[in-house]
Amino acid sequence: MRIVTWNINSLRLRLPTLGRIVETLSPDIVCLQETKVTDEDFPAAGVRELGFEHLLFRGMKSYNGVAILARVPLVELKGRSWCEKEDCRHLAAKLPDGTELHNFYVPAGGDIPDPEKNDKFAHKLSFLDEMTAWFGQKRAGKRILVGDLNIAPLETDVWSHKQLLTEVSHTPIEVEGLNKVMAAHKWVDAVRTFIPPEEQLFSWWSYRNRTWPGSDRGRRLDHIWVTPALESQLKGASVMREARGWNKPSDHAPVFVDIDL
DNA sequence: ATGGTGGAAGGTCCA
Repeated sequence: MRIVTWNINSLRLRLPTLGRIVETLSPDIVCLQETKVTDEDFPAAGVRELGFEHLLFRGMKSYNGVAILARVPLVELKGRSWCEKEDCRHLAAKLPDGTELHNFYVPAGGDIPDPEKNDKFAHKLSFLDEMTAWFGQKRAGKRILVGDLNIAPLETDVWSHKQLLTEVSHTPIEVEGLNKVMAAHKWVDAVRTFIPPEEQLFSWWSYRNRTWPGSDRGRRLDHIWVTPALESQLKGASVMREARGWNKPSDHAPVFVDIDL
């Protein structure tokens, strides 16, 4: 089973690009973030034409929005609100073998890394705390968590650890928050089991100047985690870096794992 | 230190 996660930054605009990715990677499941489309306007027919018969989506106007596209049947799991908002940042499904799949879009957090001065940063930290509490009370089992978590936890997950220590996405308080989420449910960073932590790895490059492709000023914001029960089933993982160089790209590249389910 | 670009909008807000 190949599972892709991708922040598509508008599904309607980039449906053809999604098709190109599907053609190249032949995924069984695609988890999208920032679909930026209401459920009413979700382009279900176009997505089905790409081979995904089973669709879950939860969107709103202009912002956020998540979707799970699958060739295999999905059973939607009961969602919940996060930080007392209904802002379409999470979807969960049960896969045919019983594995739970969670797709997250964690708040980006604005520009100022201080929860006292920046409500968006406070929201991001609270969201992480709620993830820690929620997964912390779940029993161990077969689970996969994917998504745009908007945090690059390792020094090698950013182009310059030193220069990004005060930049939202790589500050110590966010990294600590993300590490607590991981510890609460013994999550394993699936991608880093194949691409060693000593090696730089990015999944996002800003649209703004001089980050792509020349200076490679990227960050790894998109993640795939599995519970220990699934770790031995992992077969491979990669970032589809070339998609960032295509015409009209998302600022995120797709990330994927191969796993025996 | 600042501003750079892109998407959904059709104001600006958000990333």
